[in-house]
Amino acid sequence: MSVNKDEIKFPLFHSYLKRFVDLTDNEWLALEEQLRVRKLPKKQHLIRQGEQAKEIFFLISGSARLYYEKDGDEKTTYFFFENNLVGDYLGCLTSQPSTINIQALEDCELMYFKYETLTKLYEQFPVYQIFGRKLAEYLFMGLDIRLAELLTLTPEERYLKFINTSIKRKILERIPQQYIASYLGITPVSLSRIRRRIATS
Amino acid sequence: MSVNKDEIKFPLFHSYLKRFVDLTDNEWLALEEQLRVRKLPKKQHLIRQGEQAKEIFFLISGSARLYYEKDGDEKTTYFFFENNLVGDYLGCLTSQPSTINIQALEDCELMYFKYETLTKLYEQFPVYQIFGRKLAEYLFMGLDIRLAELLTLTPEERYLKFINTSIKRKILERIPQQYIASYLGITPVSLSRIRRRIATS
DNA sequence: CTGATTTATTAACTTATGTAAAGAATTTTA
DNA sequence: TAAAATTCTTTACATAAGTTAATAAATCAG
Repeated sequence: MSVNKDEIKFPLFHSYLKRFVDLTDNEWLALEEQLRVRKLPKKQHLIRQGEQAKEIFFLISGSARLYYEKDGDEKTTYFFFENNLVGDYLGCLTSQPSTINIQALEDCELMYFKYETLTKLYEQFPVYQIFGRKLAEYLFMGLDIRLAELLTLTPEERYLKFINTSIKRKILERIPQQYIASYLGITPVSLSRIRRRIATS
Repeated sequence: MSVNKDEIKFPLFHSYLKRFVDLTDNEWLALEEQLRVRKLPKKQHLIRQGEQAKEIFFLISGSARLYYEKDGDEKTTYFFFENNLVGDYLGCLTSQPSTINIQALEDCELMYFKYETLTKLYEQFPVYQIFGRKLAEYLFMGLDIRLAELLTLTPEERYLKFINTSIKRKILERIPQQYIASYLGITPVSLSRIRRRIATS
């Protein structure tokens, strides 16, 4: 059995996987046949705290934010963009109710599979075991770097770093300011002041 | 070939591994023969920023802190205690010069192996591939929870949570206050005030 | 044991951020 | 296109945290 490249159903996700591991046609097809698609309109939620995360999503287009909610107060801690995985990986790993919320910032086209599908693939194909390791390593690296930035940089330094990388990725104008403030660990008012300070110097 | 339990050279590390995966005698021995021991006196460094991390350490006894240094200013972001891995995992993964410093808080007895040894074991034994995945997942989970605490809790709430868990683990009195303050993202002066606020309420 | 060093607390002052509320600007949608 | 809703900025005020320096307490080393 062979896979014609023109027939690959989810080329974006297929390329994403290939950045981690090389897959034979069979290995890819074993996952591909479990993939489903879903649309998520702006402002709708992919997951809410208290729910049990069971799926890993892949963002084909659109964007989303991850936030925690306590006493009506929301703290946005992460953004997701097209061509990346989205979901509550921690919740999948621990089988504990989710502590996070993921909400679409723009209309989203998603693709997803059950986390259980992945764990089954671990047993069936060594290559998915490698993928699982590299994925966890990748997620670890992202958090490690983010944590270091939070603890070693001032809010102003974090903002400058954020706009610098987000301009390169052309995502700045896709995220409301208030969520960026929260991501930086400050209030919208404070971010507004920082922006003015930078502008008038 | 069989391993008598009384002959296991590093029982603490062996138990640690077993929390992640089941190992046959052969699988264990392949790693055991690569293990080395090392002592690290209080205040000495296990790694300094700029150096290339190549080893994974395991703390048999003692404690250490991880800190970042910028302009003579130190920010402590993590503590290590006996029966846990220590090292610059990020540096091992990326092969980039380390951005962190790890310093002994007490005299340490360590055991270590080359990161390269682990990657070779990935190829030789599927079980180590699983270990590598579970280790990365474990590290990811720790960071994910820590990041959420930093972004959603106030310094005072973080301190209360910290003493609560550290009293259970009997580690509070082993860490100088100034490093705890840094870990919480505040100055020693500020922590002192928080402590007084809590005491007089 | 004692002097020296390190660590923790306290005080005084400065500064940045949080809060609340109002107004301006922008975006949405009917 | 106009009205409504949302988002951003600004102001005023309160508060918590940073900075510096002095003192007190605890720890270390000879």
